[in-house]
Amino acid sequence: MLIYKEIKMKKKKVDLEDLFELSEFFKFFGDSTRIRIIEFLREGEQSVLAIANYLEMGQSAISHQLRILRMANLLTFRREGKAIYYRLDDEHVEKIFQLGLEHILHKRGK
Amino acid sequence: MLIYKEIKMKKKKVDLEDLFELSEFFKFFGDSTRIRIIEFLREGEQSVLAIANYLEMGQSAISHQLRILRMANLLTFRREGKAIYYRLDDEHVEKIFQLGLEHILHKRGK
DNA sequence: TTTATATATGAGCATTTGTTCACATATTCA
DNA sequence: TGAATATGTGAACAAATGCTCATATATAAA
Repeated sequence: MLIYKEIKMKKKKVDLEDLFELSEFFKFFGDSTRIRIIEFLREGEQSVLAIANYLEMGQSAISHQLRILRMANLLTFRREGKAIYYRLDDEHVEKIFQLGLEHILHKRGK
Repeated sequence: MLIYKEIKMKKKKVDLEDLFELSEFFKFFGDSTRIRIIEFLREGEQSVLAIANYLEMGQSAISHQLRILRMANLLTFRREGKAIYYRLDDEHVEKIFQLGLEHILHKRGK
């Protein structure tokens, strides 16, 4: 019976707590501003103003979103003079971004 | 110069429209009820009531969320008598769930 | 056909979320 | 030191979201 389960590759039950955390994790990707920031940072670190200009949004709005991503440990930053440069800080972030992108592009046959 | 870009594996710019759609896609995973439904359905199809009982939530709340996942083409369903059985309808859904799960488990060293 | 069971859905409501605005903090330069 | 530039953050507000309640629809059973 154990062997049967192994053969079937039965999915392991996930703790309720982990599922809550998982949905919280995906929330970071579920906002267009944040996903655009992530996309931009895939090319390398960028300052806050550079991000704001790229997205054509206010600096404050960007700072608020960067804070969210930073506190989730998805970004790191370094200061250089007056500017602060943010960069992606998690290999999973890029992988998940890429997988999601493949999904929607595949879905529409791109 | 083209070769240089290829060697660097420069990330392709993603259309703004695609980024909006991508964030919409991740929103489906960014809710604890929906992620719990997805987790439950990884084991195979389940009726609405079975899902509601498993999550210990009302049938209406589950139906509302199933509708959202269904309209996103993440689920299919079949009727059998009075019951309707839902199942995952997208290989990407499981992959993204799995990758996200690996992320949070890795992050806490499980 | 009436009753029971399973699911779907619109309206209402409370909560969450993202942006803007005003202002605070930090660094550089004159 | 004072002005300019870059970034951070709390409050307020509007929009989006998810649940509950009541009710509609569909199928099966009596």
